[in-house]
Amino acid sequence: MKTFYITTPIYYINGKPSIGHAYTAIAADILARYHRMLGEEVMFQTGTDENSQKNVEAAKERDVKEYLDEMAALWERTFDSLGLTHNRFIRTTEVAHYNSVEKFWKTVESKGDIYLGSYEGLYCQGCEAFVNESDLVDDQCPHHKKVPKTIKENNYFFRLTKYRDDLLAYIDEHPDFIQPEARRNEVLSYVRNFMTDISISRETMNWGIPVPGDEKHRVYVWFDALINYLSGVGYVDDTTAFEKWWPANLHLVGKDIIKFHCALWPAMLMSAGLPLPKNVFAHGFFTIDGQKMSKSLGNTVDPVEMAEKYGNDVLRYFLFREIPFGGDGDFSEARLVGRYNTDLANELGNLVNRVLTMTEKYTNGTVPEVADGFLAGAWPSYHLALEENRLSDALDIVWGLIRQANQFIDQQQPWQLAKLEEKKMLNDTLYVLLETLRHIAWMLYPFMPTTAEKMFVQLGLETPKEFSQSFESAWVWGELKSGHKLAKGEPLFPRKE
RNA sequence: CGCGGGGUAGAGCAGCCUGGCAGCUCGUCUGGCUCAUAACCAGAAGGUCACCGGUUCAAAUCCGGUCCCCGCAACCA
Repeated sequence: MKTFYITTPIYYINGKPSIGHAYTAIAADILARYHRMLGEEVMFQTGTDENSQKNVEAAKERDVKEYLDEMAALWERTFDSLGLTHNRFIRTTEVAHYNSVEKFWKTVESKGDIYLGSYEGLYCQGCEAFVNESDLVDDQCPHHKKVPKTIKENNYFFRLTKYRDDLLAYIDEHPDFIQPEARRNEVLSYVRNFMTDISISRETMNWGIPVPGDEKHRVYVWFDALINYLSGVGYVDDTTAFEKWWPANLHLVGKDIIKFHCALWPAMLMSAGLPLPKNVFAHGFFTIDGQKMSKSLGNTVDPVEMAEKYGNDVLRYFLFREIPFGGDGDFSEARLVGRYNTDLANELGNLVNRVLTMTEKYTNGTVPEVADGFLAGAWPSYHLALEENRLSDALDIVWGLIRQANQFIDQQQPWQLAKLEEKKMLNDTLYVLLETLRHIAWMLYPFMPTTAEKMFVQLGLETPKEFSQSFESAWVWGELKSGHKLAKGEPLFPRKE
């Protein structure tokens, strides 16, 4: 069976999930559901990044492990309540991950790619962090109005630059490796002109994974975090699983962490002698009502609140219809309500409602004889869009069908056909509409699973049975059998005022 | 000259790679329809494609320059 391994980044859990975190996870869920629909075996992994010093600060007075357990549970609960279908929720404090990092470190070390060096930088005691010279105002840290001290620290370094040529060659030979294209150019420029060896240990930290053989150092959190993609699928403890799932098909990331995933990570894998992921896709960021999302502005959006207010499906629909995947966008509750009323209530919900009402009136709620319809190229373009991670394009295709169906009703005027007793034409019209609704439900399933299920139920289909059949048979025309009884229900999306 | 994205109708965006009548959704206006959730369908108005210059029979698109907005910038998650 064909497999599909998709990941989200692992998240820092020094706060609760924001709409931005949910965005990546929902995108991964849509693609995971789509690939399951195609009959592939899917591994969808997400999780938490727990070895950062930030977590210690966030825990404050409390026991760090206890704090992390609580927060990880909160995140997992949140993802569950958003209806995500991840089948692996990894935590980097898991024993298996510690062992993975140790094995990975030793492998890379044995290749001669780790060396001891020193890192020198400007350290601001107020920030408790290194600062950039370019950030200073009058040689002072702008936040604390203090002159930072020059600190020198011994660190282990990873020979990233050793892989510069291999990376460039790989990216060149695999044009689909980094998407969208604009990000590939950004990475190429970085690898070519700016990439240096990178420090992968910290001497000053007291939280994190100890460096094998030199326990007073802790592994740099990024070096540790990236390895989660291996530990989750059995890198140290399950060779069969590891061979089945690795390399990953798709790492979904935010545009801010593209360099880590497209330069550092592939170089790490090259060093360890492992194959590279097939595709890294970076999505954009969004602003909230045109403003940058920020805690200090207090304009953060809680995905759970949104989902409770409008429903998971509506939130999913809005995020992936409104914002072209890969680009930046704007989140606005007013526009979400706008999309709800026009796209969901007026176009989709009303279409389902009017078709089912007419079928009740004119054929007693029974599916008429099979007739030819107008799907045309909808499925091929839908598949192509999803294959290329063009999520909003896939939805555009579905809405194209919805509009065609609404137009078809006006052209055919079934109410006239009924009056004139044009039985054949009336039945054909209704069949085409009903069968089109079945296809629309299938296409919507990865994006709006609950809505798709409701549509199947209203079409009188049994949901579990519908999902157990092979997808190839589901998307041929004419699967809705004549004589079948419909089960019209409440409108899918009542208008909101 | 740090890196990247952007400036197209009242709002939000696509088109640019590969030049060929400027397109989509919302909103506005007019008409049609009555199966439907005041929903649906048809049509109309509305743009100096940020600005300047160049290439070309032809530029939103290619080239050079200018202005403006936004994100990122190695211990930031």
